[in-house]
Amino acid sequence: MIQKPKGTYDVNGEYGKKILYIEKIISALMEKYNYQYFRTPIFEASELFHRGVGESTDIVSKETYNFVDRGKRDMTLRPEGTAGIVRSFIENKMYGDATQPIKAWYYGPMYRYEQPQSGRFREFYQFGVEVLGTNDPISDAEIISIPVTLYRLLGLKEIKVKINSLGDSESRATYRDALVNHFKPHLGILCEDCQKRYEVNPLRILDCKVDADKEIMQHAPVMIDYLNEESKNHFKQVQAYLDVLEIDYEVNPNLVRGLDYYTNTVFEVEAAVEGFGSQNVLCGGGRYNNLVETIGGPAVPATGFAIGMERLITALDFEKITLEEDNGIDVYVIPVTEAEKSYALYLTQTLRLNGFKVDMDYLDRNVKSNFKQADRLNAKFAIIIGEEEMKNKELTIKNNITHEEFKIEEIYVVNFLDEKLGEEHV
RNA sequence: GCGAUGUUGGUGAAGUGGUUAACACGGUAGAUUGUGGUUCUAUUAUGCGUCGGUUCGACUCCGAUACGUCGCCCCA
Repeated sequence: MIQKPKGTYDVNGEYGKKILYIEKIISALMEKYNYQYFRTPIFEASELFHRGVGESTDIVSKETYNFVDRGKRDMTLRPEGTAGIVRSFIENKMYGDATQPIKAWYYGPMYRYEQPQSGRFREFYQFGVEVLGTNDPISDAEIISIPVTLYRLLGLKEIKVKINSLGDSESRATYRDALVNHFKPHLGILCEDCQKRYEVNPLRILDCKVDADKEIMQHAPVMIDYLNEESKNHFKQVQAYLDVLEIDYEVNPNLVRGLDYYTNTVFEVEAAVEGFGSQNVLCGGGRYNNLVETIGGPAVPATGFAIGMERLITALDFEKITLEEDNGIDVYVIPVTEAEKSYALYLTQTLRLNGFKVDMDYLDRNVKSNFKQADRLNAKFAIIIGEEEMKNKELTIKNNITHEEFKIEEIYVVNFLDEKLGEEHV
């Protein structure tokens, strides 16, 4: 048997309904926030991610799906969405648009070659947002408010927002030096991974779980003390605006994030449900004021986030949230014998065009089995068509819930169903 | 990349080195050839992830591999 590739999954049935429902909520929400929809290629020149996301990040250095195409170009399946959006922003010279900032949202699959586990796939979907062209702390707060609002709309309660500031380039450099000086004499007692982090990206030592309890971690310099005035003010204002938006958050000085491009505000939204597992970061993001320039555009400040769809759905399951969905169909049409099949098809189509959710028998089942099928499909009504009905154009309609039975002339069926089903159908 | 664990029908699953792979649900047909969701009867895996090995013989033992699940790392 041919199996699906490792770390991928098929969507169908209930899961499919759920996904479509969430997608609808997301696009409606983005409309209210007035963001424009972006769609960029799933593969890009590998260089984009090397320069954009950063050589020192795991997702680029050891998790990319890359290939050389027939024209000998080095391509990579996108491991995240921001780099593509920024590339598109630059290539379309959107920094010159009259309307600023550019507020973009995207939704689609991302690819990372990792060991799959709970809440983690090799092909996974992200919904993300980027605001390009402003350094206003209001945009930082707004960015944080989007996932929070989405989670609220979907009914998630057990979530926690964590924020931190990495400062601008200047503050970050000073802090980096301070960290290096702090850890240098004690390198030996740090774990193997941290030794590497020390070389590549010392900030990452801070969120190491292995070394978290060691004493030198307790005394490590704290980023916030190294922020220059400007960065400090920026962070303060972000917090003030979050208060205005009535968003609960926790400042976590050890929140660092794994992608190289972040500056100033960074944040994560965690699932705080008991037993969720280790992949509990539902959403991550922050400001990246140097990225546009790094990729080859002008110096444009920007901020954004990404939400993992699979984790979002897992979180909904964990909180036992069932989304508002109308399960089941309005009418199931049952031809008694083959002679009534064509008429049943005609009736089915007529009702569909009148706005009802309708299905019919495709397998020449007997009436008994068809009633079972109607139950399985959660049909509210069953219409039985036999010789008599077809001849007299008077249909037998049975309410599947109350078991009431009606004889209705064909021309009044739509009226009848409208009345019975009320406003439910659209 | 490292570690743990699993893989039996449409589904949930039991099971043993040896002729017909338990049970339940579901499906199909019938008892009731136009009315169901109760009951009864029959039927429903020549096959136990894949490939190789041990054996007179393996679904059951061994090895490899694929995929699943769960950790680590990292991330959404």
